[in-house]
Amino acid sequence: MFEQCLYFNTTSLARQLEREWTAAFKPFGLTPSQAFMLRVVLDKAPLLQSELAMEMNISRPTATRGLDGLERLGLVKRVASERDGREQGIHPTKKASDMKDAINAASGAVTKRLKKELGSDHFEEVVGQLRGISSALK
Amino acid sequence: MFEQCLYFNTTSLARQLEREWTAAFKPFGLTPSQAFMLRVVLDKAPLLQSELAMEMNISRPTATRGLDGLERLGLVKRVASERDGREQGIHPTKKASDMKDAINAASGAVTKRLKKELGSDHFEEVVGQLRGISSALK
DNA sequence: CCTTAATAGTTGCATAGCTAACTTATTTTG
DNA sequence: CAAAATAAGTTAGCTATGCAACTATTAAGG
Repeated sequence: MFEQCLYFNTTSLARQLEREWTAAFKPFGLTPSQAFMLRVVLDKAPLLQSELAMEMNISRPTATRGLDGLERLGLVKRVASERDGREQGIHPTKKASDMKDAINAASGAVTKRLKKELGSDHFEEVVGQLRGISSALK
Repeated sequence: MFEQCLYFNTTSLARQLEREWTAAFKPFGLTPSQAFMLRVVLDKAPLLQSELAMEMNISRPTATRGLDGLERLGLVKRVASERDGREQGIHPTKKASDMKDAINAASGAVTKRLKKELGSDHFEEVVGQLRGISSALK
């Protein structure tokens, strides 16, 4: 009954996609949130927590807890900044760096499969529109 | 860095939309999840919990907990089915029925505002595409 | 019939997300 | 330069969600 509702359809799709990517990252013992957070760290390190939160569109507390988890798994390290005592630089460990290519490939494989099922052009168009709505709301 | 990723952009947009609809339903003391669940009950009652879960694309445990909340707020009642001892019919209370129009209007107002900001045609097209992806995944 | 399957709903346990409020460190400013 | 404001990160407390496993009830099959 909410066929026309942006909220309903977006959140509903988000839950379905969560399942797809959960399966993709399962071999690494990572949830989608953890895997995407780690991918940002692997790509941008060293970076601050606030930068991570910004990049991922999450709140700072969520970044704190996500990093707590990755640190517990031995995948990232927090290093106190010399320049400013409030800041901490985030760094991937060797263990994380060794996983980088495989994690990226796993996510890419899901995307590739969905593109095939949905049509590549259409897929890219939709993603672009999502981004458009997202930035219009900011 | 995930400009092309369907998962990332969908979940990110979902979080932003959550904020918009949270504000819209705040005057009623309801979260978006609660409000949408109540809207289904108001529209389809009497219905079974399994039907509610299906309609909303959520798991049955999530439906159970959502209804627990609405029942605590005095907005729905569970009534044991006569026909089948496993089933429970869900009914809105008078309090809920009295809120129906205002809740629907509040959600409609957000939609209307976003349509204005994003362009009505574009908006409807995107929603349709989300539904397309969603059903392709099932 | 009686045993086995399936179904409706619940409970336990876990994750991810948010806001508000807090601590500590740095900047701004009067 | 001391007081006030700002900023980075954390903690507390809450909601929504899922999967797995459970109970109770009904349906199916031999």
